[in-house]
Amino acid sequence: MLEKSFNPGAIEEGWYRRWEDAGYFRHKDHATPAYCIQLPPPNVTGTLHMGHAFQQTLMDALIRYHRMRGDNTNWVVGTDHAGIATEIVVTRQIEAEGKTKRELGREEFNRRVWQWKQQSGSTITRQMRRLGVSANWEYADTEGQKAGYFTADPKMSRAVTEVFVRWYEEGLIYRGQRLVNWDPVLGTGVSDLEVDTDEEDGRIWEIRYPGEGFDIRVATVRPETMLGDVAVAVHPSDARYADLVGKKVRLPLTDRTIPVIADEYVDPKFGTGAVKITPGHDFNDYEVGKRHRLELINILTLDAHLNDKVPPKYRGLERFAARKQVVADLKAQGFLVSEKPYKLRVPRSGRTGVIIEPMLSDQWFVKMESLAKDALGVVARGEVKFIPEHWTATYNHFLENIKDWNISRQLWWGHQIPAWYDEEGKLYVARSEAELQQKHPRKKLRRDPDVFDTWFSSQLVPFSSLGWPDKTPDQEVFLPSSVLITGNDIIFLWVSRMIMSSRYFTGRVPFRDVYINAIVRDAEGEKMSKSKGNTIDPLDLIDGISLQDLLKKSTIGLMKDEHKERIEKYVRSHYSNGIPAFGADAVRFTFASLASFSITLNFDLGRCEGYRNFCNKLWNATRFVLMNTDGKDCGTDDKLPVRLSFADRWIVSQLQRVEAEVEHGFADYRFDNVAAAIYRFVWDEYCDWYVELAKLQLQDPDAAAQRGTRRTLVRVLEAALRLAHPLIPFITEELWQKLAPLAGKKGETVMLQRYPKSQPEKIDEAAERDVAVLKEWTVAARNLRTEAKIPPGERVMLYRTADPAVSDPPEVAKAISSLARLSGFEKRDPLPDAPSPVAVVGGARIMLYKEIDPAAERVRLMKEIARLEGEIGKARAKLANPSFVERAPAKVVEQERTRVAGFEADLAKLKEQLRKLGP
RNA sequence: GGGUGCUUAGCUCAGCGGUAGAGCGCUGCCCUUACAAGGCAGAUGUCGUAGGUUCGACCCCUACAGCACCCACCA
Repeated sequence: MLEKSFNPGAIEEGWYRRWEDAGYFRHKDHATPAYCIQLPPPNVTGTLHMGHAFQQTLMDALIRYHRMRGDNTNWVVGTDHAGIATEIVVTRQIEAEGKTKRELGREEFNRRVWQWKQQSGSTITRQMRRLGVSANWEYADTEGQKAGYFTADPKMSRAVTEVFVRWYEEGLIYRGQRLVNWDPVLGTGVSDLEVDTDEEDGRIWEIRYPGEGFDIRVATVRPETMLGDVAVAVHPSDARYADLVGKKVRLPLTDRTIPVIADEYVDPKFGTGAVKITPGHDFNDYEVGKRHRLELINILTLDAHLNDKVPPKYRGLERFAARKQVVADLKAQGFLVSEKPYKLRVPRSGRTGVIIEPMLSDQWFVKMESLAKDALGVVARGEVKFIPEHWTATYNHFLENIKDWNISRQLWWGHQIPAWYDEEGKLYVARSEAELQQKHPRKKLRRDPDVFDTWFSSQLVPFSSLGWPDKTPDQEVFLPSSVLITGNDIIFLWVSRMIMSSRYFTGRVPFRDVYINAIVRDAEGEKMSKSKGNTIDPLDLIDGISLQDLLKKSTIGLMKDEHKERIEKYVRSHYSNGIPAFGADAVRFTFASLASFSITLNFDLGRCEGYRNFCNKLWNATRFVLMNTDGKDCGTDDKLPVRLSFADRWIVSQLQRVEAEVEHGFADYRFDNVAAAIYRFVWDEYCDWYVELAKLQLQDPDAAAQRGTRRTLVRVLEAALRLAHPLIPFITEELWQKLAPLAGKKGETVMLQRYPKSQPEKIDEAAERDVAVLKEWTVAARNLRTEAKIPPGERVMLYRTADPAVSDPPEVAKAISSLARLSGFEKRDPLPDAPSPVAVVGGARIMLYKEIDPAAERVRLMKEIARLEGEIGKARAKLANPSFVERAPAKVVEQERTRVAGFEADLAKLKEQLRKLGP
């Protein structure tokens, strides 16, 4: 016997391990059609957040769905070594011990990172298991940790090297000295995509540069960079400065003079129309400098202190200290014209949040133009499809304006670039140092210290996880994968690059569909952030958490103490009782039900609770069915006679419809529709109507009828469990185990059962019509009861006139009598001449045979009459419009006429009733 | 500056050229042996604003407003 209510913790515990141990998550032979999903590999040392939980719910639903449909499913998973993110974490750990990275040295540092990876690397995969993800953990599992691949494992490393060497040999990779985005805290360059530029409040300074008999004023938001100025530029057609071009001005605070040059880049309408040119520290100025062959002066060290290219006074100053000093000196010497507040766009490092410094350095780049062109083509031709489709525009825009990709990072953690230099500085690229030494035996080689951008390895995952660069049968089967589910934030960083590299090296697209999932926000639509205190840990939703623990958890490890009070307030107001344990199924169902195509998903605890209740409903429905069928004849023996009632045939018919809806929902990636269809079927149809009807039928003295009802109760519910399994795997497994034998089903697990498929021949329109009438009449009867304030326990008599349009079989009337708690539901035409409440349902009138207050009844009738008159007025106006009658389709006009006729008939009946009630 | 998306019930969201929907919340009655995490009945909307197309617009078009996000070199 099942517990009285559903307790997620108790049932989730065991099932996952049993599934995994039994090997149900593995892919199968290669003869069956393949269905493959590549997981966006999470950071190996990370923890599961709401975005992961959401994505993975959708992926798991698809995987389970396809697995049950018999596909050879392979959910390829792994973790990312996450170069910068991991390097930061471990560096902090080392600093907490009072040491520095440099003191440790590269080798020891990397040893520490591996150690940290081993220690914390299992957290996220453990959390994923709690969510129920049926990933193929043992696939591509080089390290034998049942966590899939690791982007820094030897197999992945081999693919990375291969890609680099081939792109280098084929001219797509080059090394060069460029101005790049420099993170001075990390001491590395980063790509354009890793820089966030947001508007911030700052200042703008206007500075006067004196010349012979003239002054030029320039504006800057970074005055310290003036020490690296090499020119002042004006627009060539700017009359104000025409005579000055070619002349020199003195650069204040220094002993240098710089030329005034003319360049189209300058916008004469902006500011003074004159711009200081600092090629060493500004991307635009760099281009101007190249055009005019200007000297490039780098005034900064790699950690953003002024170097010895500036006057001695400023050397060694940190960049912002230098700014203060420069401004003070300019002011003191009379060169500062003004200083004003100003809104400017500040580039910050996505990882450290520190202001990015354009810095001249040697970096490795991938030439993107040809790759991008090809990647645009595959999407244009529909070989890769974005869902929702509008993301195509974002993707195209990026690729059409793409710049070369800086793939080198001046870090220690990651794949070291396979490039070496000899003593003369000559560059060699090879698959290994051994290979090089063989070719150039007497050279003394030094390896390039840089590592690759993390995305350089993760872009290869769709094929490297399948064994590339070796030729493997799996590549034939699982490439392209079926769908990629990922966030819009990595369309550029990851999605586009997977397409480019996969096409280049395998000739195939990496995946057919790209489903871009919504961004998870809190219930009010606010971005989740630790400093707001509105983050939710998916595990807390599954397991529940007390207010005290939640408070502790949300305020621990804060960067700023000032947030603490605000966070506590937020947590107390939003989770006054903490969070109850909803269980993984409820969380998953919530995600699915919110997964429409909108760009954000506001996670609402109220809905989560509602879907937890849904799980409980399903639990109790099963409990009811078991109580009434276990140990009894459920019709598994085909030789015994079975009689199916209209209700039995109806619910089977409805099952076919929901199965079709679910199939559509999955095909369209409309998980919300899948969830809604299942919810409605289970709760609104099966529980609210069918179970109630079945209760009556189980009283039927005919054994064949009872058998038919039991069989239907069991089989429909069993099918519903299979239908719901992709969304709510744990509870469906638990319940299916108990129920399946009664349905004559054998099998170790629901997750490998056949997925229900709609059988149109089982749709029974006659039964559906009967139940539609039954529902209408029952609701009307109950409504009359409620309005007449009949106590729930009291049985009343109800009379009805016949509706010529419905079949009105006696068993339907009998069912209504019971569902509406009537003492009888009898046909009588005309209705008794009594002051009793009457309702019009379809073509019939029903009368609650009970004397009631005529005044109250009159009010009720008049209200209904007014409503009908309103409807009639609207519809008549429509029909009175000649152009409507002429131009609207005949079907619509006819429908409108029928409506009016129906309303009018109802109205007449109600008026008649009103008349009977007397004045 | 360019682009994308959104605006529908108190809240979170579906929807569709032809009678406005769901969940939660709300109101009333009910602990009826599956379920009070429940049952039954109910209330609730100038579908952002203004035009246009159409017999008919929440839906299509245009403009505007507000919100969100993305891209871009204006000192």
